[in-house]
Amino acid sequence: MSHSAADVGEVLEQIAQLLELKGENPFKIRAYTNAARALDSLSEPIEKLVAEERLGNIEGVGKAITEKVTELVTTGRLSYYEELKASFPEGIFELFELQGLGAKKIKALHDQLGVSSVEDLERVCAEGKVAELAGFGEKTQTKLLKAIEDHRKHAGRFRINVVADLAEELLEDLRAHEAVGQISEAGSFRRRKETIGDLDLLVSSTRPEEVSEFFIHHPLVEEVIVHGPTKSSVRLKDGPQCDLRVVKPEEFPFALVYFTGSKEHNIRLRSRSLDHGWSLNEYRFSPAKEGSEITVPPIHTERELYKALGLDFIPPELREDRGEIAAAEAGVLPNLIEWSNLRGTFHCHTTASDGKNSLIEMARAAIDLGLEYLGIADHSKSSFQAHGLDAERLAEQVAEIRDLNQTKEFQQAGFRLVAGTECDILKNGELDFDDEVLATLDYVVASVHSSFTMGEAEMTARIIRAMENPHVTMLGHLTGRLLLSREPYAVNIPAVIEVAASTGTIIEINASPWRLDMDWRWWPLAKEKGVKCAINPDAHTIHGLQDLIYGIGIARKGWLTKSDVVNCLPLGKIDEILSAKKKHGV
DNA sequence: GCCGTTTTCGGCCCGACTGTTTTCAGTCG
Repeated sequence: MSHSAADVGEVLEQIAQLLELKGENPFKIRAYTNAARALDSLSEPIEKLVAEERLGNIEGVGKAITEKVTELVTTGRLSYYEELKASFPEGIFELFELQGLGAKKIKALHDQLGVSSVEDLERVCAEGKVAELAGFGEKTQTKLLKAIEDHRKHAGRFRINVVADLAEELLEDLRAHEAVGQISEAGSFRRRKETIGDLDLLVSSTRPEEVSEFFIHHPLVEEVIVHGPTKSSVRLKDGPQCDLRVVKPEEFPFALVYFTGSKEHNIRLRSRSLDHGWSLNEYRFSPAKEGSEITVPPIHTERELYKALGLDFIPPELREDRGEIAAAEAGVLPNLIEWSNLRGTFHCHTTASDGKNSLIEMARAAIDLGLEYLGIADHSKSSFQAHGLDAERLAEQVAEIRDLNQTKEFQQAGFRLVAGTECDILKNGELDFDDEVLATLDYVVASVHSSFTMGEAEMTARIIRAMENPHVTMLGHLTGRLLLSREPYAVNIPAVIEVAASTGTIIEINASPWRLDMDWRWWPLAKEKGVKCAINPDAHTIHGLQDLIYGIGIARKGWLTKSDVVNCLPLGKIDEILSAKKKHGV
């Protein structure tokens, strides 16, 4: 039995919860939580780290956790974990997901009422037994029932497009309020994580009560969870929770850094601050030692705050504690790609397969977005569920594209459609079209759309075989994941990256908020190996082209610059990069 | 349990809000 780093992280996370239930030392508990996070963001396979005895090099992983992870990865089991788990029922873990319920209360409910699952809890709440426990009351009982209902309804996380739309409206309305000074999104949304737990907003004001009051009465607010003068939490209409913090104007840059996170990034900033003799919190710098003569620097912006700590400004997307602080100190942070660098894109669909708009409609939408070229990549024939094209229909589409490119409209706009296909990678790694057909196209996106359940070795070999075809320009949505909906299929990503580098195959960032695949955590490795990126919207409608913005966010999280991303090249340079594999061989 | 140019012991972030208390514990971020 093999364990991915995510599985191992999950086990460590559960150990932390079990230790909490046992009332263990909080710092020991945090050590397990920290280690779980560290393993979640590895850039190489955990088996490799274990085999090469390099786990101990990871910060937050020491002797004890190294031993436990090694046992888990090599034997598929961990006796320490199993013994801990034996003292509590399996359903206990789900209770931790309920809002307002933590280890202390779970333990009381378990010990005194025998609660061992969400269903048990629902029953004892309904029976009124919870309100009778010491430290509990009527309100807690009612809140728990509500938390159970919410848990079932929302399951916690949201795709970024949902949150982005809500954020835009809330920010606009808050900005218009006269008591609002500075305002920003914060949290994981500002860091452009692939999914968002809740939306954090930050405002500066000298009249916080007015702003908080305005916020909780906003039409998008469905329910108020907590409400104080400086901190309010609400549930928004489309599901996510939204937290608003109101701070004084002079506190704003500190609060913005603090609430943008990540938590790990902040901890590093604080310890760095202590090196200067300053204590850093969400409001200010202050002398670290009581009665110290040390003075703290005046700060008006985030940039000044980083500068005071001897760091270049770190863009929010990079604040994940993945080396950004060392890079900022050394002055070698990458100049991240921006929307304005984009000159075109690839991988869009039309009514020929499963898209909702025609070639010309898609082209005009791209022109309106200011793009110089748009790659069309409709599905190939094996994707019959998506009305995939056979060789004949593909040839017709290519002819239509070539004709459109000759029109006055396109010529005057300096715009070109680029003819391609999203060609299925068949089960054995062969492609859905013959090489003669592929040779008639400007480029080829190769993607897996079937047999998702094959083993990792077989899937990896399948994809690598496709990349070895000189006609395959780029790899579509590498893992096939649908965020919050379908797990990625098993594939050895470092091995794929290696072959992408050796064959000159471009890898896509699929910018659809359902995919955001290849994941941002792998891009620094890909970039180091020299692999180029294409940011593709996988648009099925003209509106879908705007998903490119989410792809930009992921590219930035992956430390990519405009020179790493092929669609930052101007129209005149496109044919060269798209035909490089064919020309120079694999 | 982790960590270290305050280094092998003794720290480890801490403030806001809620509910149940009557001065504070639990939860969250």
